[in-house]
Amino acid sequence: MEYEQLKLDNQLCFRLYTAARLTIGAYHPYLDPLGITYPQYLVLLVLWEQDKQPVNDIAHKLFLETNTVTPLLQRMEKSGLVKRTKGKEDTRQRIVSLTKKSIEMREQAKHIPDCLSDEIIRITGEEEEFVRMIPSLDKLIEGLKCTTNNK
Amino acid sequence: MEYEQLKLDNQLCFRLYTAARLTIGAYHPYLDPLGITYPQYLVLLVLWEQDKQPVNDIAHKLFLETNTVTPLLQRMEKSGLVKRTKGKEDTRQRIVSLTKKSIEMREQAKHIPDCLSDEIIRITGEEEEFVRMIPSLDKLIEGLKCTTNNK
DNA sequence: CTTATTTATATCGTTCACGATGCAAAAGTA
DNA sequence: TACTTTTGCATCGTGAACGATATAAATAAG
Repeated sequence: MEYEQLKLDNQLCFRLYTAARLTIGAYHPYLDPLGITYPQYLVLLVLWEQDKQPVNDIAHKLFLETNTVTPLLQRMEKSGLVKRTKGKEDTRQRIVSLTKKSIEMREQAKHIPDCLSDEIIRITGEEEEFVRMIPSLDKLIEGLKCTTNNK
Repeated sequence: MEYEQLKLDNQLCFRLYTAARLTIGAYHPYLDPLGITYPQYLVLLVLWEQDKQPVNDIAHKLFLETNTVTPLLQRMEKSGLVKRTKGKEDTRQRIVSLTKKSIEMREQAKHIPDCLSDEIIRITGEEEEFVRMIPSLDKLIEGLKCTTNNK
């Protein structure tokens, strides 16, 4: 049993990675009709909460690097989901704002979280269990966020 | 509060997605010296458990599509981590096997799971909490696995 | 007021992840 | 046996993620 820990079954990270991918997959039936991807949906969630934010703020809220978010926003601009304007006080900043299209999309997206909850209940028979994971995941994220930054 | 559910704070999937990315990031200090990526590490975990498997078996165990795994294996072959030989009974199959390099690497990788456990404990102060998430994640994965396939 | 440093984005290269499609071998069917 | 379907893998195109690097503007230091 020298290599017992190396078994796939014992890996937390593998499960997080797989659960995340498969859960994102479960969003497809709802996001495809809107013509957006899951990361684009996340950007919209951020902007729907507060419009007109610089790239950095969006990246921070999503725990992503700006070099991931910038091309993401460029694609979203190309498909008419956001506008990117130069900042007025700080001209280095790019202020990202919603468009008519993405403002209207909010109405269609409103029901998605509930659909996903129902989906999880339908599939696993329960939801409480996963809601209870949230504080633990937040703790993990909070801890790891700093480590990566300190590198 | 019409759009309350659309708040980022209320999304389980976003947390899974973030936790997975950040946890994979925590593997970097251990995988970089070995010259492998996290998905490549997962492939090695599978092969270390059982050598000489067809592409499909590896893909299934990792819940990945073969069109993700094939290029992954091609890169691993290029860097000398695996061999890919034609199957004998079924010539459509590609049997993936370990090389001297990847067999030796197992010894260096042996301690990685414990290092990661220690890391999580160091950062969050606890581990029990995350070990307890494993059955829930498995339940979620098991449920979603079928949905994606039925599509 | 220069010069140095930091900050906000952007660009580039590599590696996934996956839908769509292609292709040849295997299996099933007429 | 000839034909159809399925299966195993590969290829292609697109969209992330992210390390490394670049660039210009803002800020700090001298």
